[in-house]
Amino acid sequence: MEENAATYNASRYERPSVTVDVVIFTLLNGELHVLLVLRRRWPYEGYWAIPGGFINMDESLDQAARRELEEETGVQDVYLEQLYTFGEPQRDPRTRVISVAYIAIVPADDHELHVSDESSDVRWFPVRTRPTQLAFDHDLILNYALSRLRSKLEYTTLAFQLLPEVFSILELKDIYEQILGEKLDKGNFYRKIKEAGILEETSLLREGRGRPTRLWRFRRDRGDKQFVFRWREDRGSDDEPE
Amino acid sequence: MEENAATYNASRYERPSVTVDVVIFTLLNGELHVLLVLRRRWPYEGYWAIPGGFINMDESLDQAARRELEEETGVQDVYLEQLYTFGEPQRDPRTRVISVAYIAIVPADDHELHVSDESSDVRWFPVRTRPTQLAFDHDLILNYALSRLRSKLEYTTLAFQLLPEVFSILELKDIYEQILGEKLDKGNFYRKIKEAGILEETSLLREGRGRPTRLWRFRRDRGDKQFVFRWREDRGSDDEPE
DNA sequence: TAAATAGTGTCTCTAAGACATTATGTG
DNA sequence: CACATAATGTCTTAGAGACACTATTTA
Repeated sequence: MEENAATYNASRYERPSVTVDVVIFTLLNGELHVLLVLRRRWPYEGYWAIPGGFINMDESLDQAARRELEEETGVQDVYLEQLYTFGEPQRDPRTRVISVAYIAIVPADDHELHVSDESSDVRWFPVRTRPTQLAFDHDLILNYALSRLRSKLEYTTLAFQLLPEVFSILELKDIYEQILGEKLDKGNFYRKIKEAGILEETSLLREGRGRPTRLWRFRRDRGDKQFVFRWREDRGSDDEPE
Repeated sequence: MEENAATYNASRYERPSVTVDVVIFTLLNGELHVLLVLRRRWPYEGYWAIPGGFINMDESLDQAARRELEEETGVQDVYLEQLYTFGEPQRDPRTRVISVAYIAIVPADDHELHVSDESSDVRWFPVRTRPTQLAFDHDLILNYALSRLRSKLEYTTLAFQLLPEVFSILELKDIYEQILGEKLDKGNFYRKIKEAGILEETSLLREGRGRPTRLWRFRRDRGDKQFVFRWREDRGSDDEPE
């Protein structure tokens, strides 16, 4: 059978719904947090879920993810990357739903503006003490997002996305320790980060109880993916969820 | 408005079509090849394309990819991994189509069985001399698949998927050179691969013009992702297409 | 001056790369 | 033996990790 634009029948195949879900991370009080929303309707009423929604027919996946991100947090122009697409037939009881999951990283100094905290149905949770029974397959998605976040930390400058404009080298080290879940040597960390040449010294100091800390700025002109913090033998499950 | 399974209206949102496209690689005559199909219908009639098709409502994405793979090549149980999901609104002139792309690696010794060559509308192309104007956004997908393949080669045992059951160490080195696009030192390659402990010696030798070659087998029990061939400073564009 | 925190220096050891050498087959 | 290809050995050097040390502030 010959077809062209005029004769093509677009509704020949049954179609799934497609959503975009965005796992949004930020740093609060030096701790990694994730944004979750409380579902008010069937299905999974009363469960926390990763924010997301159906795509519009005229927007790209990235655009849909940015739209969701801005709806939830008000932020624009932050790190955003496609994570994985989840499509088990029974993952949503309403109908066949395929979810394209994204990761977003919101800088530490932006967060106050966007989202109310305690009483709202949208909330930042510390990753370490987050609710475990999320709606749908969102536990799987969140765990995968975390594993990807850890993995990418080691060969990208992703960690800088979590920090405010200026920061100390030991704050940066804290982030690496938090996300990698292990202690790093102070001296070696200083050495590596300086050798990499991706930091720019500022004239700022921050006072504290001991010796004041020099503050630094991330040199965005050096590109975003050139810095390799450490290579690991065991990359864990970077490429498949679960 | 309250909802439950009975009252939920599944057709409230307009839905895109979802396809699964599978970039299938193999090794022929020691060279990396990719499988393409010739389109016989509008749109892009007469263009080569990555094999794929619409998903069924009752199968997962992985199942759909395996179904496509088997339809095209007859192989089962090969390496298969989700690559990325492409969803630009205008990427398909028929209707809104979102494509979940996969990579598959077919072992070198299987290929004769599956696909006819010259005269068919399905064909293995050497990656180096493949057609460049593919249908839809398939050039983008294929380039991204190649970049992912190269990148994963360095920290997984992916390369072994391309080889037959038994092989020589220098054949393995050839694959690395092919895909990485650079020469590797023979001695260092021997050293690394032996230290990794992922090969098992067989009693087989293959005769040639010079000294016969020892043949080896891949030790699958050692896990699939533990071997790191080399870490590179420049990971290129591993996480975003283009 | 003691305590607290920031930042530097140095030693060792592993592993990557370059390259030389030996091994084992054929005509 | 000459040639071809396979496989191993060795030397050097860069970099990671461990850890000791110095610097600059406050109480």
